[in-house]
Amino acid sequence: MPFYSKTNALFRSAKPLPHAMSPREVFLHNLRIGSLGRAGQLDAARQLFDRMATRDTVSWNAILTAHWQNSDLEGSKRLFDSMPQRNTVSWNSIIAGCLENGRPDEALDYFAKMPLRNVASWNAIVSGLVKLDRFEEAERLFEAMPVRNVISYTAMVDGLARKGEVDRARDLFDRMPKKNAVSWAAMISGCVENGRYEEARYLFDRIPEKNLAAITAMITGYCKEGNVEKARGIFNGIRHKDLICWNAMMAGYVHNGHGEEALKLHIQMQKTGMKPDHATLIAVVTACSALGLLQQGKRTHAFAIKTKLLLNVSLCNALITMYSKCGCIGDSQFLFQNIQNRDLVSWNTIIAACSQHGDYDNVLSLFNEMEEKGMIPNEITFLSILSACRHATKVEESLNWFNLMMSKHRIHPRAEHYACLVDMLCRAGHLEKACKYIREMPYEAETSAWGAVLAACQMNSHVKLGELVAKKLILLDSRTSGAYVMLSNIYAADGMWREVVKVRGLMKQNGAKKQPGYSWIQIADKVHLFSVGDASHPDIDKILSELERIVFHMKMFSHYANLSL
DNA sequence: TTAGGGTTAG
Repeated sequence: MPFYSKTNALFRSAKPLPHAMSPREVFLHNLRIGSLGRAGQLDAARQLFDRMATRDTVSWNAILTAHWQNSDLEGSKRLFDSMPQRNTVSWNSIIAGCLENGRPDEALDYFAKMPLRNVASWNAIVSGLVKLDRFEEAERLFEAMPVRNVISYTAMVDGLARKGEVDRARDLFDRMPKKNAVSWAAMISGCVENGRYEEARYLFDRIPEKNLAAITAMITGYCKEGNVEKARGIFNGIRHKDLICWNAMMAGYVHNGHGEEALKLHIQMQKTGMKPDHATLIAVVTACSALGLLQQGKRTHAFAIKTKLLLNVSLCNALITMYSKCGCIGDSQFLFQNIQNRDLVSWNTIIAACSQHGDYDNVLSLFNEMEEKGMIPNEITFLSILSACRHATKVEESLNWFNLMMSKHRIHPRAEHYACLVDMLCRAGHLEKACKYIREMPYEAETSAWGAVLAACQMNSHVKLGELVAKKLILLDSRTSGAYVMLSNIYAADGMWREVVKVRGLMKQNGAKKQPGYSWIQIADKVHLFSVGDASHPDIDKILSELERIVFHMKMFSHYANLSL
């Protein structure tokens, strides 16, 4: 393009810049500073700014913005203080910078001090507060706005939907004086985020002009509903695909357990010449976690270092999970230690990883460390801690954590917390206590909680309780085989063969089938898949003899372990 | 200079 080739020639020049720059030259430099800032090249932007002999307010605004866009808010603030002249754009930029870097109070401070506000100033503060979950303040400012435009309304529609108030969002959307493509996309996305897929479809069919944002929201909607085929159909119909819709489709595959499809799509995307961003790599890494593809996960990690995408915390978090799921907990810990700007998810991720590896002591010290650093744990943190207690059979501790979560942190336990606790109590043989918690929980006990009790009944040969629980489970879900199988095992262990036959018959009658279990392992870029009773692997004899050897050693080990008790 | 689609933890 002629414009860029011309400007590139100007910027490549090693010659010192003239003492007085023409307005056109200043204009081109300002543009360049802006694009360098957006491309993550703060140093280059700064060099260019420093070399400019003539600067106008736009130049100052451009470099100020470049600093906060590259996480240097303090640098932006210093520039703001030293600017020879400020206009409304300068104020708007520093406010946006504070909001983007998660400092809403500072943004509000600047907003209060600014001499002249335009509609963009109001919109920036309203939408920024919405994004940082300070909805009430955003709403108050929205009400106080002297003038509102389509952007103000769209920001509020988004805010209401984020808060889960879809009806109010829809009401505001319907009452908007003017709608554009962005407003429609925001409303559809709001429906999708809150699981209102029918409404999303209804709106999507009524958009005056379909745009890629709305189409992408629909792709995500179908994926969340579990209908990846339909999503793929829409995706295939997009003529000019952008990075975000590729990312949405890949993430959709990953969340529905089709990691391989996601990776295939990633290869297709690469072939089109589209450059991946952090969200692309998150999808790839999450697919690797699910499939146990350590080598590909490592390659993606290396690529992220090379392209500086590893600066993204979410990607680091995804990699921590990948290493942990692939058995490399040491790599997870190393990565975690080296994250500069850890967020709550990072802490939850590493705690979950240690929990899954049975390292209760590390979970404990990580929790203490996170509290010391002022990080507030949430319900997921406690779920991981309870899960760690379960793995280590720490009965007393888990009850303490459960109480602490409610009393100190004011977190209401969810069904999953109860399920975890119940499962542990059952495994430890405290059946009565487990049933007490199930009765106490304010939810209809989920299959997982009752399933835990039934498994414990099987282990401890509790026929009466087992019968009761199995009946409940079959009532909740008659087509899953677990309850039938466990109940028939309980009967069998007690020699109640007539009952065994009855249960098996009932299972057949209700059409309950067992989902075959699979496991797989990656060796030198090849994935080997196994299912129960599967003898199709070319090296099956070697595999079986190795298994026998391992089982023999395990038995020996447990024999000696028992002797030492 | 302001609004929208994808992004990690159980």
